Amino acid sequence: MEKTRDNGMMNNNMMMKKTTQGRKKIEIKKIDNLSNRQVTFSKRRVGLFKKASELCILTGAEIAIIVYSLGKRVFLFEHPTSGSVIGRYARGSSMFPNEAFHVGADILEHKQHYARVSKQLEAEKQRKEMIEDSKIVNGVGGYFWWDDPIDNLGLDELEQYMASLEELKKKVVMRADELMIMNNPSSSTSPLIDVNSTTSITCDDFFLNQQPAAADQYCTSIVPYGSHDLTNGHV
Amino acid sequence: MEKTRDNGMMNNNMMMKKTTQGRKKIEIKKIDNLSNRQVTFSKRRVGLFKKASELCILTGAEIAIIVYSLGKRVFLFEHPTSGSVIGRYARGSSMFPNEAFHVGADILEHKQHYARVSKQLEAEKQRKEMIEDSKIVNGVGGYFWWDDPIDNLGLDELEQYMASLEELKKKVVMRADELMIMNNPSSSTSPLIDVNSTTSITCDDFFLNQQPAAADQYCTSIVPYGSHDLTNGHV
DNA sequence: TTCTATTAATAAAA
DNA sequence: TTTTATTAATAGAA
Repeated sequence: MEKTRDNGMMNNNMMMKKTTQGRKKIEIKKIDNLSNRQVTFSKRRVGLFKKASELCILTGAEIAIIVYSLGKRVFLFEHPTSGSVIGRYARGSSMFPNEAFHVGADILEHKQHYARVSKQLEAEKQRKEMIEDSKIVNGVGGYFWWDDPIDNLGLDELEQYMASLEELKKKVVMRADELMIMNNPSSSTSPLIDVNSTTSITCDDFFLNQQPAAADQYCTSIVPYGSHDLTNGHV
Repeated sequence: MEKTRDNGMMNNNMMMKKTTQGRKKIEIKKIDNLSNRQVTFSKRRVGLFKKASELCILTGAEIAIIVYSLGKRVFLFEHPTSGSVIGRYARGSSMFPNEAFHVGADILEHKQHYARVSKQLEAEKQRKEMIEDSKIVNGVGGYFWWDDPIDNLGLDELEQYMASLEELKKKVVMRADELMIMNNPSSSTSPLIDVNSTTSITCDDFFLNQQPAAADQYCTSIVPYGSHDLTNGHV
């Protein structure tokens, strides 16, 4: 249970130098050293996604994972396919958190349109990005949206909800106005909608060489808010 | 590399019976046997959440995981605290998938209200639904709401969105009417709002005995549609 | 669930 | 990143 390098004639490192002393047990608590923390994050994030991928394939489960590394970069995992897991309940009921069930097909249609547009935008982003697991050029935030479910509504709530919608609508109008104003034609793209600022990375390749079946899983890494790489360009 | 039980005088199992032959390598492909699949799901799901928990603690990352087991039960993992990870960009940027950054605090307020309301609606659905991995009884599914991010809204989109809101409002009204009708006072609780139909399991205990620090992570298991255990009561 | 024998994930170091 | 030496996760069986 204790095996240290020591087989007689091997005390010098003239050949077969023990390159590492192997894995060591660690306590599960925040890693102080920034560098180590980053390395660990990278390794374990990949491990996590791989596990998720396997779970999906092995059991047919559908999984979505969002990881915010130190509040900076966002890593996404989805299975099956992009926005599907998710897509099923997300796109299917997106836009309006839990209204999918209530609202009809037409609303759904809108959602689908929305989803479509989203994808294009995404592709666009990927297109223009320089997929480096690190650098952020100049971004805006909140690329990912998601809301957790677990809950209930009654008639009264519906009324409240309706009122909220009214409110929301006003906000939207106001917001639109703001955009109108801020959207100065001096820049080629709307400053608020500059897709170029998003870094998006598909990471199928993480598993391709290991579990071919895992190929259809989808994971992305995007940079949410801001753009400065405070963490050394990696996590 | 091949070690089968066989040390001379140990062919009978009169004592020291090898209880297991240990782990065996498996191919990452869907497990055919339902039972095994369920067991594997249970074990690996816990493993996945534990990994996530560790990653959070070790590196300060924020993670949210949604797992749909065979389309039936939903398992949620969040760190830190419920709806926080998430809460940050979800609640924070909800309603308008990627507009969090753009909209102000007041909108946020609305979102929060919305989130609350949403939860209730969802439970309602769970109440009334009887879902099958692929079967849709009536309507659209989507208990959980979440939308993937990678996206942006422009002025045009805002307009569309606004129009949608108008639509939605109508739907809500209609829905309210339906509820009004269906909500027959014959049952003690509103049949549509019975929270008891929701199975909710916090699973802090999954880690408490292993990584005390992991205790603050939050994971839940809920039964989305209906509550019948079609899968043998476990997954 | 629980118990091992093994395989898989990884902490350190390079 | 890549390489080990170890620790951690788990497939199978009970």
